[in-house]
Amino acid sequence: MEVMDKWVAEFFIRRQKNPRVSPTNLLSALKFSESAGDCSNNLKKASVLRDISDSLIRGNVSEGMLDLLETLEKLHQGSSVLTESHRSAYCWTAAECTVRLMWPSSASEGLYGDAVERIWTKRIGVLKERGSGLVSEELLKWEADLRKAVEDDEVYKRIRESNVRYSAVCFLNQLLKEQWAVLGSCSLESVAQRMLLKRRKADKGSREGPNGVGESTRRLDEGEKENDAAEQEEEEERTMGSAQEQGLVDEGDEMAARELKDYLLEIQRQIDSSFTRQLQEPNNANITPQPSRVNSTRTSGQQQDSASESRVRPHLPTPEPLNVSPLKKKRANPAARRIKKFWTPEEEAVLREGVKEYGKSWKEIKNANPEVFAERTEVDLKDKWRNLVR
DNA sequence: ATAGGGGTACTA
DNA sequence: TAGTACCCCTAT
Repeated sequence: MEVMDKWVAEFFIRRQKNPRVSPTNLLSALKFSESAGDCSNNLKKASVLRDISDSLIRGNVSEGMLDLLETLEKLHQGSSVLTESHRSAYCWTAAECTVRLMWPSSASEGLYGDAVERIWTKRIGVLKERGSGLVSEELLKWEADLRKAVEDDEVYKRIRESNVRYSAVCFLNQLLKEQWAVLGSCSLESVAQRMLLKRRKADKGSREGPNGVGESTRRLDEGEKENDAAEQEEEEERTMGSAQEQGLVDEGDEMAARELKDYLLEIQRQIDSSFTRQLQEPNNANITPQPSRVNSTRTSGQQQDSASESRVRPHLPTPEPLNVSPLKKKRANPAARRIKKFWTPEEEAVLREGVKEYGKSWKEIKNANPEVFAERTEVDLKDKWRNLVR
């Protein structure tokens, strides 16, 4: 049944607009065995792509992105050549991670020197050692320029003015587009398409003239072309719904279809319930299975029934609420005040940089630097800026 | 989500 | 008492 788990996991990871499902968490919760080669690899690729995409949506182009790009490269090893967009995305993201720290007017102040060390000497040094394909000419050129900027204030100022971030984002988007296309249909979708094919055959054999066949063909073509994740889901529903209504597919497929649909509903319920249930005690590592089920053969609790079709349900960890405000995190009783904490020079610097980049969008600035501003609210940023400009 | 008024703690 | 830095509340 692990194959089924993988299909569903893949489906969820591919599906957009589901921020509660973090690919990394989902995969670690499901604990797949490493054995099942190709399937696992695609699953991992999909999960890395989702992570990149999520990061991008949140406007977060940081060193974590470099980790993801390196992971993606490793997943490709042996199977295919690195694409140009992958190399460029890595190169410009690395540049952006360095250039974003050019907030002081000269290289000798601030964190720039550290960043060059950390990213270009250590991180990219490792890449060079293992002969990574990510080390492109473009990358080496950037390295030379950024190193020159440590010494030469003219070069520093020139680079400081350029909009590296924009290029990085463009290349990352390009990479995503290409990689999703290469991955093709997800397994669930392929199954749905196969079922459509079968039904079309059945249609042809049992009833109707060329009209019905033409209709089915058109719908199949749609399914093949559209790769948008939302569409995939609709395709799923339609296929399974009609498979049940018409009873035209053979029994095995029908059972599989029910199974899949059940499974999806189950996971969706778990996700929904963990969304609404945040006030409960924090030590519930496992989610209690929901009692209501269509076919109520299951007992509640950890043990599953022993029937032949029993399967292991995934136990998703309760997601950490995103971005808990320090206001709420720190104090349980609303009477107390937060402890006064002075701003560090780093926080100040990152704030200046943030305002330069985003303007007075305090929330965006905070989201772009979640670690630095972990203890600050958007309002804090606003207040601090008020102080700084006074 | 953000801007602005105002409170608290501290310093000189 | 005034000035500063940080924090909180509330109207828009």
